Amino acid sequence: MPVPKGSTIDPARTRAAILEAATPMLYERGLDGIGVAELCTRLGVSKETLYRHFGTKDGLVQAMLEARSERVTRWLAEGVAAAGQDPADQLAAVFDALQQWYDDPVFRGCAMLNAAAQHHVEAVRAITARHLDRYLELLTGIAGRAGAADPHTLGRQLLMLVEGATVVAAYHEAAGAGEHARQAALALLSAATTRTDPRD
Amino acid sequence: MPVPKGSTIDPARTRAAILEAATPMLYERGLDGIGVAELCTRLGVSKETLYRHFGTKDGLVQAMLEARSERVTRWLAEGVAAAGQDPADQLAAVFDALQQWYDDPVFRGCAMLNAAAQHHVEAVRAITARHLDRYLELLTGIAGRAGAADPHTLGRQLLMLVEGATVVAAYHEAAGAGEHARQAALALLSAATTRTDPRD
DNA sequence: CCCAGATCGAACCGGTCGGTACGACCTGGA
DNA sequence: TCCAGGTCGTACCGACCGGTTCGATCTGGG
Repeated sequence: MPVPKGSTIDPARTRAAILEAATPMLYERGLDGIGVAELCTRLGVSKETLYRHFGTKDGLVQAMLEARSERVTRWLAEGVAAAGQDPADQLAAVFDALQQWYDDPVFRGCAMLNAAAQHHVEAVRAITARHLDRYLELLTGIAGRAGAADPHTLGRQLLMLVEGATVVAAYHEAAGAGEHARQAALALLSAATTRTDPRD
Repeated sequence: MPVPKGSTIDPARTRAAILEAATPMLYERGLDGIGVAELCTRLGVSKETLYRHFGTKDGLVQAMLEARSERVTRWLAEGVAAAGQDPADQLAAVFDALQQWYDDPVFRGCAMLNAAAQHHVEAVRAITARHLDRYLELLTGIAGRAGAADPHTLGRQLLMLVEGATVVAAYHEAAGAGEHARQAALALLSAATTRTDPRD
């Protein structure tokens, strides 16, 4: 029965609901690990509706990735904002938040990196690059506030730690990945903001 | 024409040739980005031959990943061995070798990580985990020889830098990724092998 | 010299996938 | 009240994919 008796017709809400429900499925099974048919069945939505809102499966995937990137970045930025004024505390907050993520049973690595590895499509790579840009901006900001001599380099090195920790947590061993990365990040921050050691 | 006139019949060599030729194609296009039919055409090999040697496409993929993991690890280990006795030099050699890889026009990230992101199959994840183990062993060895207080932790942090640098080089900006990671790695090594700073 | 077996090329199969079409039904605004 | 259009369920389509089979052909060891 189309348009169930009590439901309100609200295209925008339908679209948002599809996006929200499809995100964890595509994340868990992989972009090509679940077909449109099964996706729609589990979503409780007809193919026609999905295609009206997103055009193609790629359209859904890209909308999903954009939304996820923004959501995750906002989540990290909030963690940083809640950590107070000390840049070292802010940096530690980033990795504490990451460890929380790694401990989630549904954690399967960074969705954007996974997508870029799966879909050799330029649009997806662009979303991934923008995602890394967002992270880099956050980390460079911390580096700058900490007074690093070269905030851009330090930010990039911190980005490598973030992504490296995520990879290791996803494919090797999640336990302690965030903590170890945090220690390394704080060591780098300290080294980059300390004048050259006179003993050298 | 089957078994071209002048060719020698040598199954082991055929298998090795398939593996060698298929590897760059699967790496460049992605595991699901190229079908068995096209693969065989480009390889100049019939489907029957491929299936005789590898059983399934997954069999080919796994054999290819195993071989690549060993090859890459050996390549890195040789770079380390050629760097002399100083652990810091050995560590630097790792990242110099990585930068060489990043600068290769066909560089598309770590094949094992890509595979694990694409194929949600346990066997592939296992190969990826073993690959990270090999890297970890190499880096922990360097950490130990450098006299780090906790070589296992430092090794893991260095592994994060390696994988993080590879991710950043693949999806963000390859230029300088190896150098930045090397600087960070040396800073971590230095911090982990220096007694606590008395000024703290 | 002859046979086991490696290889080729091409046809073929069942299944799945992304995407479309259609008739029916329900809601909300004019 | 009526109509535009959002939604459903289902059937359908063409393309492709992994894998099998078969007859023909060539090599190398006994």
